[in-house]
Amino acid sequence: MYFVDVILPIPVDNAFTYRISEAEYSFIKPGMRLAVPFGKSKIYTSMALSVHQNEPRIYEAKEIEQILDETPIVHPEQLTFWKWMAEYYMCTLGEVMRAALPGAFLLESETIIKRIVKNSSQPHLDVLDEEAEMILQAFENKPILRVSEVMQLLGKKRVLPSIKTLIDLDLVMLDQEIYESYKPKLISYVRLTPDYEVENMMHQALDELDKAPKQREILLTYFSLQARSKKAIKSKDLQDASSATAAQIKALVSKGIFETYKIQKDRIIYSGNEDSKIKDLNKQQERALKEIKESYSNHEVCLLHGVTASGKTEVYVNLIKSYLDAGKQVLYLLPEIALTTQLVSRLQEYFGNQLSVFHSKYSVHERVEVWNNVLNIESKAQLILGARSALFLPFSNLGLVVVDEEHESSYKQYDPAPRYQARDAGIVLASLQNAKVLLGSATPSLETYYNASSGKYGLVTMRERYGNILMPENSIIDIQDRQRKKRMTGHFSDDLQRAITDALALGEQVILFQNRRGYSPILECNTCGHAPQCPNCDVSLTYHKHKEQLRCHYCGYHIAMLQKCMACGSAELDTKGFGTEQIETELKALYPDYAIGRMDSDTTRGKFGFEKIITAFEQGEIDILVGTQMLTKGLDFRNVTLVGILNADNMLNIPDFRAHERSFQLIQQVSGRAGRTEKRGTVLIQSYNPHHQILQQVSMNDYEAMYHEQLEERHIYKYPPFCRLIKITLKHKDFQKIEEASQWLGQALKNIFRDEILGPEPPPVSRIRNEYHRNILIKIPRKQSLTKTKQAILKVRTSFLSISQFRSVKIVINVDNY
DNA sequence: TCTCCCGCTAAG
DNA sequence: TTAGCGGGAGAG
Repeated sequence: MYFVDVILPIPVDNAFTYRISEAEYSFIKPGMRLAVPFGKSKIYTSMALSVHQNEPRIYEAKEIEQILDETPIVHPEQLTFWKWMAEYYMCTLGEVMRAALPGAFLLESETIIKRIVKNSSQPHLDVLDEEAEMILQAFENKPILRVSEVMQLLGKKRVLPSIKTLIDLDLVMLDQEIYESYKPKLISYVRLTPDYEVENMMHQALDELDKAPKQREILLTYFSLQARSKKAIKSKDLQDASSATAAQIKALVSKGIFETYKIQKDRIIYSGNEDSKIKDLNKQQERALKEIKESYSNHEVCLLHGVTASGKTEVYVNLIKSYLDAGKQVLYLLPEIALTTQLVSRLQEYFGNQLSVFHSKYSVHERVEVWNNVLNIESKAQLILGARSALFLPFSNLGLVVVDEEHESSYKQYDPAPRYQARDAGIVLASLQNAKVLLGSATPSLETYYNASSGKYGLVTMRERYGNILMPENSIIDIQDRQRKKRMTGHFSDDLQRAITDALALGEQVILFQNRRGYSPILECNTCGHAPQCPNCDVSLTYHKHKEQLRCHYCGYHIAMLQKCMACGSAELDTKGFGTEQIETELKALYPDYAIGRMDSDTTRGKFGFEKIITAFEQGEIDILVGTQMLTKGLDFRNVTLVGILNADNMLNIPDFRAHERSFQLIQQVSGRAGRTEKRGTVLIQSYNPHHQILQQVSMNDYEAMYHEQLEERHIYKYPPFCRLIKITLKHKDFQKIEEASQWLGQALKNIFRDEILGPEPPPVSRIRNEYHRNILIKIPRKQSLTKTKQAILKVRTSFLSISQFRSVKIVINVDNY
């Protein structure tokens, strides 16, 4: 008796055991996918963990359906990494598997219904109910039906009883349909057979075809296509170009003139001038590179702290090159790849065909190809550029992990599980494969800088901008003062207006930053003060001008813009708060002769929306660009000399222990967009609170001061890096129940961890999609065992879930939730 | 009394 | 995650 333990891509903790034959026992290796039956009628893709001969005691193992791979699609290294992630981030292996494998690897099965046609028996239509009859009638047009189609047909969810009656009457049968959504795309190409490749044979061939003018024409078309480019010629192209039929080409193949062959179509292969010379490093970069390499003799991780525009990328490139030359794989992580087309093309110039980009916006097809190339250590996927999910690629020979813009919060996945921090997980991945890590940022996160200054990581600093360009000049404008003196026009102080006018007059470009997060335009009645709320969530609806709608950002609920107040009927409605849209409108009035662009999640929605705006700005079609934090993403604009921050206060006031750190990073990154050429850039920061220590530190470009002050606060209030955090969120649609449940859980945790528990308390938005939320925060001091803490939490969760009235409460555990 | 809907449970 | 079951609520 032989068995295999598998992971299923579902949030269930344990592995599942299936029965296999002896032959399968010797064939199946960990990391292969198996299709297995699960539940009454479903087939799932599972991942083999191990084979063994221990028969399960308490149940009878089912047999597997099918082995899906010839060879494993992940190495044992990946399985180790998955296990680490499931344990560390407190989720199931199945959830990690779901996140790790490209969708195309997870096949789906669907129950299909087939009509049985028997000559003898006429269906007794009279015994059928109306619904069963409707199903039968649907077979008039279609040979098979899917369960989902039947649901649509009958307009309800519960359709299986009706289907069952039909099965019992032997009128239909059920079957499973398994899709494998990925099939390697094989493209057929044509070429001359070797016999005809020779010059004089060509004439002979043409002579031979004297009596077949169409075939002769095809051959001539082939030559002309060949003359045009050296590339292989697709059968399809030849067919189209000579307006021939597939049969006519086939005739040429049977005559032995052509032969067809197939190439597995690969993702777009980079076709530029390869191996652009890597730029020579300046002194500072040389020194940084040398120091990084030195730090690797006694550190696994090194932080490269280089001010904006100091030329960090060239340092990465040189370091990467040394690992590629040594035959190692390199992973280059980026916060959001869509926002970094500039960087992608730069790296492509340097590394050409060694570079592959892995990104969720790519088709399933392309992702599987990159996956396979990494799996087989192909040279064309030696350097992988990708967002956080690229961590899961089947590396086996990793030499270096680069985490660019290390401080970016989008490295953390919030939903769904696994809620992992890609930077931290990258460090673990690297250590599992004996690889080195380079973290890069102009504004490192506090934890990283702490680790670097305490000697856990290496630390290399670049203080000068490339080409000795000066850091921009920062000044803070007190808008409260300007308001008092009536020197504000809308949201613009006279200083900012003057600076914009001057820059525009010189033909320079301007970037204006408005952080709209947590501060959206809200509609309010001037008479009674009522603001329309979302019926499903605990938030006010926000006003979207371009659609004339009121929308909820949490659940997507929207209504048409109101003409009258819902509460008192007054027509005097006003919008409070301001977003990029409003700034844009004001700008148009102030600078009617200039082109104004806006970049936020509304205007960059389409596939190339982002690129379109960037390109327009780069080419000078836009004079003033207004945007949200998207603007901070390492973009390099030559002609920008002025950056304006319209209101620095709203980000400082977000209730989060990282608000100050984040604000510093954000402002510093946006101001880094100013003055990247010889002319010194200017940054104007408008604030009601100009003496705020963060603004002072930003204006002095003093990261160290910010670091020390923030670190002190973290120490006092016990936040990372001095302790770890685990956040538990409870969700339920019954208010009473969530109160009781969260109190119970909070108390149970307090009994173990004492005053290291914060909460339970409702989050700022305490109801989303009709579910109430409660948060409990657990602070774990550095010297407390993390493993034991997690075990204790899991134990409390188990006893919580054993209370029947709480069982319906959803619990989300988020480790390192910041 | 029948039907629908909801929540719970177990899945190998 | 999801099918299937049992129980409770509303319709006839």
